[in-house]
Amino acid sequence: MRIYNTMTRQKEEFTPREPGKVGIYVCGVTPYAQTHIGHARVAVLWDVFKRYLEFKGFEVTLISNFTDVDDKIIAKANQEGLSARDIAERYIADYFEAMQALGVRPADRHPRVTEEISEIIKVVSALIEKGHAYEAGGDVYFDVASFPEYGKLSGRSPEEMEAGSRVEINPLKRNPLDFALWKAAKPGEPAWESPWGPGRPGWHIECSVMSLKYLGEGFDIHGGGLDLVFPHHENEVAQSEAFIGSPFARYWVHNGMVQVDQEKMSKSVGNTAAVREVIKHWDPLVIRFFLISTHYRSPLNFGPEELAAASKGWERLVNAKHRLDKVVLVAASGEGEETPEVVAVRQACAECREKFVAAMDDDFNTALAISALYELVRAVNPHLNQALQGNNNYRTAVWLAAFADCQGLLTVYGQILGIFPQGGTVDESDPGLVADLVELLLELRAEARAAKNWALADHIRDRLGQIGVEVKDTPSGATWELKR
RNA sequence: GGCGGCAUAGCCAAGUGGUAAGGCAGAGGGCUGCAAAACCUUUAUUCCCCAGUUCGAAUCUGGGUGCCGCCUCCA
Repeated sequence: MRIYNTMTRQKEEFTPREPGKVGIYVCGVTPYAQTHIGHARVAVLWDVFKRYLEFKGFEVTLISNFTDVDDKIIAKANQEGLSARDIAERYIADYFEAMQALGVRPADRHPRVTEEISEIIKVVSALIEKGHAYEAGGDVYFDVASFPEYGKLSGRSPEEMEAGSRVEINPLKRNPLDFALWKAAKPGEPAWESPWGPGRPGWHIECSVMSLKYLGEGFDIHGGGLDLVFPHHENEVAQSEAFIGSPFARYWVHNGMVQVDQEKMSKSVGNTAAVREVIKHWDPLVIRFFLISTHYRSPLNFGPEELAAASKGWERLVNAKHRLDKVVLVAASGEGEETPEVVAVRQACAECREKFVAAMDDDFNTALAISALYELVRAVNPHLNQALQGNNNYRTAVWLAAFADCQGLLTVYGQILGIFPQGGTVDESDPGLVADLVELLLELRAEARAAKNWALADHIRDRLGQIGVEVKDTPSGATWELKR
């Protein structure tokens, strides 16, 4: 596999620290507002990457944090007369709800800053002892000058940054680029006791401490949004490597921003789309499909036209999957012949298999991987039409094996991408009261159609459609399916 | 102002030296009582512009233009 590494600005062959195991840390959210599509992109991407790595046989550990104490949370808490903890809990719950809707599996651990304070204090103390940090007025700052490689991740030099300085003047800092490891508490703020007085951790130190704690030194992959490269990840590199004296993470993987009208979606711009709201209008799986339909490092524009296109394409794949699920239940009657058609379908499977894996192996190219699925669907669909309409030439063992091959591929790759509804659908093959009632109505409708009573026939179809039962006529009778 | 990235059809989007994937939308066709689904045909002599390297470039080099991100909280 090849993965693009921000540190070296090129794709590199991926070799894990320990054969067969991959440790991944992805910067999570600061829970002070509703989870938006930008957050969803990161989560969905890493969910897919993790599933793919597992498919490849790796044992994956994914860690993603919550920054559950910070200025924004405190401000929001004061505004609402609640505690910072209340605010954090509320939006962490919102995050998990959004993730569940999008089919994102929880990370192996979701550590929280407030539960790691003692670890953080240990690391900050060690950095002071090693001469990489200093206390000033109850704050503790990292001394950037003590880390000569500062800037290596984001590709900047300290001199350049000071030249263009938009960095605020803080008289406590020795150097404008120094950043807080520990912040002294102001009155009324949540605080923890420390050797430097009551206070709380700075933003960057938590990720260093938690990633090292749960994954160890030199873990495999550190991910996050492209907007975190500087200063957040640059600072993580500096403080972590100053602390452990060896490389921090092996690969740095950053995803592009979700945009609205070609502008970054962010809380400060005020153009965020909350997952909670968006899923009222679109199937969450369409959102998920949309988020992986572009390469992860590219910007992704979020808008109604883009979603509509994604939705259509997604439905095409879902329909094909459902049709395959149905056709493989047919019992074979006879072995059948190796016709050029069936050979072509099997060939399409082989190509799909090869293309999907090659695409994902090349820096998680989900867009290309999805196109492999479309090509498979296009190859099998005409035959699926025939088979489902009762053409007996397709009730053979060779054809059913070919269909099963297609179905297997869509199932396995669909699970990696997480784009298909779980649990299948309710249709005429499911016994039960619902099926009996629908069948009864369709019998009546068939009689109406036989009598050319189109008004009644259409009325039944329309009303069933409103209830959520989609009816489709075929030469061999009507089929139906429960849509949700 | 500094640093980084991107520019491919109406739209979205792959493709990093060998002659332009895929999806959506559009047009035509076939199927249907109508619809839905699915199918067939069609849609970039060309990849922002200019120069260069090469037998050959969307792909490499130089210059230009436009857009985005970061430099302040941000996924």
